[in-house]
Amino acid sequence: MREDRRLRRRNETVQEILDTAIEVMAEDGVAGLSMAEVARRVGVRPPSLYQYFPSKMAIYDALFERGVRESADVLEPYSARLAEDPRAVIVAGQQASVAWAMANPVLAQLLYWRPVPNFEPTPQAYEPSVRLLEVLRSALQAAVHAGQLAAEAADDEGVALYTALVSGVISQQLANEPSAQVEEGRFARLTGMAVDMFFRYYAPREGE
Amino acid sequence: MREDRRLRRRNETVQEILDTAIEVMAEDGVAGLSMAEVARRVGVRPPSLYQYFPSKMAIYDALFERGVRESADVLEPYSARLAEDPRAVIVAGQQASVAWAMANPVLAQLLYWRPVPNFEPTPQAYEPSVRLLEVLRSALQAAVHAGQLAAEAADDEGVALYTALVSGVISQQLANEPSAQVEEGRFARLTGMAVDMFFRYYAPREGE
DNA sequence: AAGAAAACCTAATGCCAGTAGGGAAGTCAA
DNA sequence: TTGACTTCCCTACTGGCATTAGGTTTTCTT
Repeated sequence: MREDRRLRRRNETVQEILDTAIEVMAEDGVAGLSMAEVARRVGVRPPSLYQYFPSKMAIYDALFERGVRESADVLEPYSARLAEDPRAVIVAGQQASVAWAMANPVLAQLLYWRPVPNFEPTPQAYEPSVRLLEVLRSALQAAVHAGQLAAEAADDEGVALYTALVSGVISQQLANEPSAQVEEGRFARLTGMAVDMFFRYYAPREGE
Repeated sequence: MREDRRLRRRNETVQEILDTAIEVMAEDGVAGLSMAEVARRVGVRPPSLYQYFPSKMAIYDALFERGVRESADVLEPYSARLAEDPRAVIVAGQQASVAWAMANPVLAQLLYWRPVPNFEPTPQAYEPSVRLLEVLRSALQAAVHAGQLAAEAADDEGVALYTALVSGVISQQLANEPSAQVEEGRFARLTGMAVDMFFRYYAPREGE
């Protein structure tokens, strides 16, 4: 049963390839990923990579999935605390999301933009991001129940507006100051205000 | 003085190349632009393109400039009307901007994202976009003077928040429904609400 | 130690961006 | 009209890319 020795080695190689791909994309742009360059850095000839991924798109897909999973992991601890003070938890969770995006600009671009011609994530890679949207909706719902938001904030339109708002902050940060630190990011710093703005817009009517 | 006959022909060719490039990018993605494919469609061999543009990046640069100029043209008639009712004019101008972005997704991606590895607009191509930002600021300033916004709305932070907000709407629309019509765009439809949200956040204090 | 499976290789195909250098055609001055 | 000059477009080429085909070495199991 030491068949999984091989399997472990294999998974290590897969991860090394993905890490290297991120490195290359950080230097040459997301759409500038080159199988040949990855191979060079991993210390292997280009065709050998095809033992691990059937195409360059498959690497993008695996990284998209990693991005979705990591950003879900970032939010998880917050979603567990929603019972407390939903608004405060949402603000904190959002700050954490933005911080993650800035620390992982390559993955964030893959999630928030469409930087690679002809790349569309497979449903399997995409699926966790649907769950992510549900997490967001239930967070807003919790704020509604706590009397911190009007009911419409958690309907389709409200959720869309929220995502536009925060993806705008991330998008502007990535486009204009791609390599800033979180605290100094001219746009990232606006995260708290952005969420406040949303809460004020959807403030519950007095006396209900 | 019929030297400009040649010059006119030349400019026509330049424009034809740019139009074709947009066409190719619309089909194969912004980063998927191929000189060879453009040449094929224009009816010429690839090296001939280098008579008109010294490199592929020069085409991106020219298109970036075109994008900035066109979106400035869209806004111009509104900025002339700022004296009336600034808020209404800002809303209308913003709707027009979003409509332009959806009608010109390729140029919009060039302006709002960073889709091409190693492409950074030259200062000359970028410069009009600085002016654009000033137009926005003075529009917000006008709303401040009309008592429709608090003074902070027109400071650096306020302007940044505004741009994040609307670029978020455009960004989400481009990423998720790239080929929708304006009216049906799930995110584009939020433009009015987004601007309202901004105005409510920066509502002037009562009695001042 | 033998044999199977996995990992890696070389060689090749058909793309691409960009360069070098040459020939045809338009333009201008006389 | 002729000759010189310029512009335009071409073929040929270089070096890079993703990917496929098919063979060789390494590794693990029995």
